[in-house]
Amino acid sequence: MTEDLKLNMDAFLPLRDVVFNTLREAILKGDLKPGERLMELQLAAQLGVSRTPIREAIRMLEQEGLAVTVPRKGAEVAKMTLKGMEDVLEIREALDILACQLACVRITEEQLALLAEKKQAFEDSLKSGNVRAIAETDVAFHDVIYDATNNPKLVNMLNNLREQIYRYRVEYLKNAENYPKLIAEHNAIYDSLANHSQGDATTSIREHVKNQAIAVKEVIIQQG
Amino acid sequence: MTEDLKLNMDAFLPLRDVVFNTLREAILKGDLKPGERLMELQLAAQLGVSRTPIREAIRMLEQEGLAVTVPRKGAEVAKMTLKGMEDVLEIREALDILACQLACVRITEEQLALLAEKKQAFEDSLKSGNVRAIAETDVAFHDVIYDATNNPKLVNMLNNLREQIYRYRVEYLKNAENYPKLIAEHNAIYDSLANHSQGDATTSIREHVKNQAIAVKEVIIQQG
DNA sequence: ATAATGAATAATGTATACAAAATGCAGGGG
DNA sequence: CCCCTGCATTTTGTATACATTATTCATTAT
Repeated sequence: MTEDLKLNMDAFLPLRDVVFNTLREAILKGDLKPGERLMELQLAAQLGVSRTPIREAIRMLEQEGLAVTVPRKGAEVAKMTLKGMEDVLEIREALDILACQLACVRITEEQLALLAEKKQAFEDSLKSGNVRAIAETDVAFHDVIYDATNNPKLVNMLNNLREQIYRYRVEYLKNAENYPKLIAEHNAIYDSLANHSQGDATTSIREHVKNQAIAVKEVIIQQG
Repeated sequence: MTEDLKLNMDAFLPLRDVVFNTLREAILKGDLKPGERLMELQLAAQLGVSRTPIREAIRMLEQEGLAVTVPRKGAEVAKMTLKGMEDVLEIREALDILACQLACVRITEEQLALLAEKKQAFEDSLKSGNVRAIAETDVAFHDVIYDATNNPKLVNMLNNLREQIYRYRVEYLKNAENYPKLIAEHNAIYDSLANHSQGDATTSIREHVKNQAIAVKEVIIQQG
C-alpha cells in the first residue's frame, strides 16, 4: 500500500512488459516482499493502467517463478522456503557447470578478453564496497560465460534461476570477509576457461556455486 | 481454420487453464503446426470463449516454450530449428543426468518397486506396437525417476523440456528396430538405481539421452 | 458462549467495447 | 514495370463492464 511504484514510460513496449519489468524490479529489490498479495485493482490504480496488462504481467512473473497464483484467490510474491531454495540451487549448480563446460570449448578470444575485463571490474567494485555495484559486476562476469555457451535457452534458464537466488545473495555480498575468496574463485574460473581446460572449469565453477549455495542457505535460515 | 478444437468442460478450472490444456494438446498432437498463427479472435470463436482467457493461455504456452509472440504481431506455435533442438537437448541431458544421480541416492524401496513395474509395462507396450501407448509407458517410467529426486522444480523443468522434444521423439518410437536397445537401456538405468550406484546411473542415463538426442535430430533434419 | 447462517463487500474470472497499430491491396505516379 | 501512398481491413493492445466466487462480520439459534 505504501509502495509507490512508477512506470518507465520511455519504452515502446506493450504495457504488460512495462508492468512486468516494474513489478520484477520491485520484487528483486525487496519493495514487494515474499507472500505479499498482488491485487490487480490495487496495482492497476497505483500504476495508472487497467487490470488487463496487470494480469498479463502477473502471468509473466509466474513464468519467472517470482509469483504464484491460486485460482479465485489471486497472486502473491513467491515465498522461498529453505527446501525450495535447495531445489533451485541443486538445478543451478548442474546448469552452471554445464554452462562453464560448454563455454570452455566455445569461448572466443574476444569473449575471453571481455571476461578478463569483467573480472577486473568485479575486483574494482569490491574495493568500492557498493553492494549494488558488486552484484552488477558479478552478474556481468557470469553473463560473459553464459553467452559463450552459444545456447540462448540455457542462458534464459540460468537467468531465471539467478533471479530467484538474487535477493538472498545480496546479503552474502555485504560481508567483506568473503571478498578474497570470491576473487580467487573468479580467477580460477577465468584461468580454466582461458586454458580451455574442461576439468579445471568444472572443479572451479562447482566450488564457486557450492560456496554461494552455502551462503544463501544461511541467509534463509537466519531469516526464517 | 479446419481445426475443430473443443474444450473439456468437465473441469472446475479457470477457462485460461482449460484453453491452455486444449491448445497444448493440439500442439503436441500436431493439430496445430509449428509456425501456425494463434489468432485470438479466431481461437476465441472456435472455443466459444472470449479473448481474455485465450490471451492468458497464450502467455502460459509461452511459459512452456510451445508458443512465441511478437508484440503487435501476435503469437504462433513455436518453430523448432535444429539448433534450437540441440540447445534443448544439451540442457535436457544435463538435467536428466542430475535427476538420475539424485534419484540414485534418494529413491525409496517403494519407488524402486514401482520403477520395476513401469519398466515391465514399457516392455509390454513395445510388443503391442501402439506408438501412443509406448510413449506413455516410457514417460511413466521416467516420471518415477523424476519423482524420486524429491525436487519438484527439477521435475517441472524436465517436463517442460520433454514437451518440446516429445513431438519429434514419437517418430523414433515408431521404428521397431530401436526397441531392443531401449529395453537394454532401461534395464541398465533400473539396475544402477537399484544398486544406488551413482557412477553407473550417470553412464546409463547419459547413454540413453544421447541416443535419443541423435534420433530426434535425425527426425528434424529429415523434416526440415 | 459458540457455532451456524446469510448478507455485504471485495476480489478474481470473463466478456466486450474501444484504440492503435500492422497488413494488404488498389490506384496513381515515376 | 516498379514503387509509393493511402485507405480499408484485420489483429493486437488496453480499458471497462458484468458475473461469479471468496471472505468478512454481524446476527441468531442452540
